[in-house]
Amino acid sequence: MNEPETRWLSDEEQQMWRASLGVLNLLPLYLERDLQQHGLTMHDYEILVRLSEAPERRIRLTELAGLSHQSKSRLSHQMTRMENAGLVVRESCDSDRRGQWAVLTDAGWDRLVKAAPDHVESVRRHYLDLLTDEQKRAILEAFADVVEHLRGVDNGATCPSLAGERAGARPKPRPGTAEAVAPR
Amino acid sequence: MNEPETRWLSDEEQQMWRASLGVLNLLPLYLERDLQQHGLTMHDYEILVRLSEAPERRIRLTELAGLSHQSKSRLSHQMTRMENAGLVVRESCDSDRRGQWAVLTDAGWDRLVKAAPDHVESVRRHYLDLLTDEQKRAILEAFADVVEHLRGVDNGATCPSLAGERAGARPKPRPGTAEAVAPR
DNA sequence: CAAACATTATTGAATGTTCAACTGAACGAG
DNA sequence: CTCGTTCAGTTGAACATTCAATAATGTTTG
Repeated sequence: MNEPETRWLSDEEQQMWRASLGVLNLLPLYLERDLQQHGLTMHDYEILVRLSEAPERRIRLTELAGLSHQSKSRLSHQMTRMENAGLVVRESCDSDRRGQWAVLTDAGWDRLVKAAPDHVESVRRHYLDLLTDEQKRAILEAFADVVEHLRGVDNGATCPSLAGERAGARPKPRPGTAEAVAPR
Repeated sequence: MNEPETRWLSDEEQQMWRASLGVLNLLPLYLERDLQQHGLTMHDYEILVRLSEAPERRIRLTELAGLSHQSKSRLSHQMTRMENAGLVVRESCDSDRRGQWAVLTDAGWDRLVKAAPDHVESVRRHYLDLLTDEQKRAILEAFADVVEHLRGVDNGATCPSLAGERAGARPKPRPGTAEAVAPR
């Protein structure tokens, strides 16, 4: 049982990984900054979008945590802040008395509608419009696989902090509904 | 002067942007988790790598902040933590008495050497090895441009918190030196 | 030279995130 | 029915990050 030799990165891989790290680090920074003018963070925005797409504009907290890639704890704190800001409310769930709904308020909807055009513009300016169609296609294919992989990791419950965030028994959010940027 | 109509995202762009968001959100989570076994965060790791590549294993704080995409304030706090952990030390700079060097300690070097194989493996498993050569090439080209764009934003000093992080007068870190993953 | 300005780095308070412990409700086996 | 387990969500403390203010040195300019 020899230690397997480390497969170090080739020069190209190095460059490619560094560029990825750059995007990972910098892109959220600028999107975040552009959203500030609407008093929203990226997390706020994502939650507003998800709720805006959901039937009756409400989603159970655990599902929402999964959809928006957050831990349940973080979402809980975040809901408190957003509730204080009047963007959402919590409503307790009839069918499962442990459960809570996150519900989008009218004020939350309005805020999202106001912010969306600027945010889309921001995403275009800092990201989408910099790419050729071919690059976009390649990235879509590549990242779809990566995300699928990442969602699949940890089915052995290796990581407590992530255990709650897995796709789990989610009823598969009606394909085609995804918007992530625009309200509707 | 009409408001320009918002250019909403096409279906393909939506998918592609959501996949990107997924990677943006999830990938750091798992890399971070895999690094925990060495008692390091991604930020720690990046700083160790940069220092390990630098002549005399030392970099001025402002330059290091730029290299590792952090604000000076954050780096300052971080240096304090890493100094307490014995991974780096600060040394004051002779030629500019405002300045400080961040210097890699032997312990810091050792820690990096121990962590590197696992981290590389982690980057491969969760990212690089999931991509075809063509995808890697496309992403490298695409993201190189995006990073260049992002580094260029804000030359109008629009954003105080980022002003210090721009490339600035950096002496261009000897091309080919970049490693980001392996120590040397 | 001195005044004004720019740059390097640090600090503390406010804010956000993570982690582990906890409550209360649902579920399943005996 | 009830015991033990799992699940949904919350909480508070520890920790990290951001923001604005500050100190100290360097640079420019009249």
